[in-house]
Amino acid sequence: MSQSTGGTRERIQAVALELFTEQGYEKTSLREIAERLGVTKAALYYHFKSKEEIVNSYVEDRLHRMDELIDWARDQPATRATRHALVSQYADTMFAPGQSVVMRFFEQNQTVLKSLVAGQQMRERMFRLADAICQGDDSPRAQLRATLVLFAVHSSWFAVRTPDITDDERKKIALEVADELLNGIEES
Amino acid sequence: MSQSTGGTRERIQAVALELFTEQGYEKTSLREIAERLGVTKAALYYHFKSKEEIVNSYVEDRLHRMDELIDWARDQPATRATRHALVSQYADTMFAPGQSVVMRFFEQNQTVLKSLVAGQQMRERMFRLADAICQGDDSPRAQLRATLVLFAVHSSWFAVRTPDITDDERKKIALEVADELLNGIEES
DNA sequence: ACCTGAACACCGTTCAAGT
DNA sequence: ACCTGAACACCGTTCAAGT
Repeated sequence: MSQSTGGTRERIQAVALELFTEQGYEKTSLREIAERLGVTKAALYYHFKSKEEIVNSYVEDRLHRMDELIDWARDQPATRATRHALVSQYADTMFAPGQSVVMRFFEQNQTVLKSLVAGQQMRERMFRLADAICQGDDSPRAQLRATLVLFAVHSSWFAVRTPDITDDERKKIALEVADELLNGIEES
Repeated sequence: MSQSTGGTRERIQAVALELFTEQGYEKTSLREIAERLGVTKAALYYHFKSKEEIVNSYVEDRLHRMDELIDWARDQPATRATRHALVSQYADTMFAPGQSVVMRFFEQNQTVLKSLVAGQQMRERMFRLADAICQGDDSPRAQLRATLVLFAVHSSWFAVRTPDITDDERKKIALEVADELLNGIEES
């Protein structure tokens, strides 16, 4: 039983992601995940060291894409154009096909993530990205604006409640509002 | 033992708020709370129907203050001045003395709150407030902007990392950035 | 290599019982 | 009215054991 080409690890990731997003991380028990897979709770521990490790497995490639962005930004001049490119790139990785599922998981589980290692790493990257965005203007105003730029990309997923809107349209709107915020940051 | 003028209920609220903020709602056990109070786990159930009910007790007056704001806004013209007053009032209740502890609890526990009744109510009020803010301009762009206005007030607590900044300064910066966003919303 | 069965300490909740 | 003691089903995790 339970078709699909082996890959129990991958099947655990998929089922867990779905349940974590639907019901939240804490409210989803390993028993539930195991039952859906027709497997024992203990079996999960062969593939993952802990419940938290399942979450970490989603975050890894996301983290290193953010690292790449941060590194790239460091070598660029602190201009409007750089900031625009940075945010645009960030939105691209956030709205990449296949990533939208993970996106909704993050939106649903921000707080739990704070206590998990993966969440702290994501949080740290967000601060560094924000710092990269307001490079050359370290006023509190610029810090807040830079943070809201990232939020604009994130929150377009739920804040825009227009029915039948496509992901591309969400992204476009997010970038427009983000750009306005960027214009308030001084060039150095 | 355990001084203070009786009021076990109030002492539970205080200790729980502290622990929930420090360690998060899910990671704080009722045993921990009970031990700090020199009381039994079961005793908590005399004062609160459940763990969730403790959280609800923080949210109640906050909810009705938001309701008042929403009701007030409904009867006002959809002008820049109304929107400014609305956000300014909202920031006042958010930064009210004594509320900053509750504020940090919310910041720390957004996600858990989503699955709790109290959280869903707060979420619903936030959407309604956002709708009130972009009254007269129901474009997706305006919706996103209005949501970010509320986030500006909330996130000034952690996004601004300037050392030794006062709560009043945070509030001032939040309102400045919020006002810029408001200016992008059309008057009807 | 991959999984099971059974046990571990802990969790939120209930309830009869005590004062 | 206010609290205790003991039990309940459930949780994440471990580990010896099976194939």
